[in-house]
Amino acid sequence: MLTSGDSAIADDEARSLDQGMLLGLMGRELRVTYLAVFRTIEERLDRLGITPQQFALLVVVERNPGARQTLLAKARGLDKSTLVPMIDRLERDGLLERRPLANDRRVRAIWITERGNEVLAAAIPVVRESDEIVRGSLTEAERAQLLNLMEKVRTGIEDRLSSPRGSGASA
Amino acid sequence: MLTSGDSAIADDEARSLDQGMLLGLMGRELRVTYLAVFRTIEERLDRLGITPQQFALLVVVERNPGARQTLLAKARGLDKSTLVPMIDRLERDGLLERRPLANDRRVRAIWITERGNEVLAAAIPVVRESDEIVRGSLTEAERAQLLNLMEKVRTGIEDRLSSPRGSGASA
DNA sequence: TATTGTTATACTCTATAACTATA
DNA sequence: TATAGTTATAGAGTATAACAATA
Repeated sequence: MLTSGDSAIADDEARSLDQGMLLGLMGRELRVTYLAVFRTIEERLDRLGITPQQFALLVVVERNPGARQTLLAKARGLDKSTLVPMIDRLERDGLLERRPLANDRRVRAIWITERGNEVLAAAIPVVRESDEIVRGSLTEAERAQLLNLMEKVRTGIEDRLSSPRGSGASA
Repeated sequence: MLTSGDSAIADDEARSLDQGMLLGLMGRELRVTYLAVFRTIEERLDRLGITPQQFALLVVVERNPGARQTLLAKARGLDKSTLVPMIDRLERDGLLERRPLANDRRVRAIWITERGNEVLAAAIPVVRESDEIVRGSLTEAERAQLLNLMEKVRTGIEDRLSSPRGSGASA
């Protein structure tokens, strides 16, 4: 989880510490905002027994039935070995299942189960609702602009670094 | 680190997977953007032998000489126990030091060392430069707007959830 | 030879709970 | 009793390298 500390010290006292040049840095603001947003989603999804990452995987599997693990890993920006315990867990919980492929016996195609679909159906409105909360104090125009600016930032990074190795920034 | 997978599968093939309702979600966009930004900073700071989190701590310590660990933990949004190994490491590397406090012998005041100041002095331009890259394709107005919108998002979350426990979202 | 999925392993980041030495 | 810092421990989350089965 992502809770925060003790109670002996007043938060105000801690906030009174000088943050120096940290304030206004894009990286810092993005991180703080990202963490705040993720906490709200995490908390709500937790009641359904899944994490944001598991939710994202369920979505992708549902939209791409029978995909191979390696492909799913790529799509999620993870190493193939990282996906193994993730799918183990979801399979144990009965939300996903591995099925052998007739043509290629190395492959384990991933399918969402009925139970997985139920959880997903319950989770989607929760995620949408969380997104509403996140966008709570933004107008529709501001929301579009925020998305647009973040997209620009990412494009800018890609261009400037034009990664020699093809490592995409999925998530 | 935050690298990404194998090479057997074309990135395009993976990108061709349907991401469903994930696209356009604030949480997802924030995460992807945050990760992209952090990777660029991480990579550059790595050459100086420090992580972004260590850099942030150095900044705060430098600006608040002799602060207690518990206070620093709060300021960084971490548990006091989390800060211990972090400071251990920085102390071992000779960038910070713990000094006893005359009045209260429980306290270990944290100070930046000369070496720490040197590393910090080298790191600050690196961080600023990374920030330039991040803001590369934004105009000054867009940059201000992005910061403003993220601030609004955080305020919105705080308001809507108006945390009963005082858990600030530092970082 | 190359690819798929798995294992074994390790490292980072974070927290909670219990402890110590003080206050 | 309460606080400052520490330890012991645990759990995510992630990766790399080596491996078996299969292509």
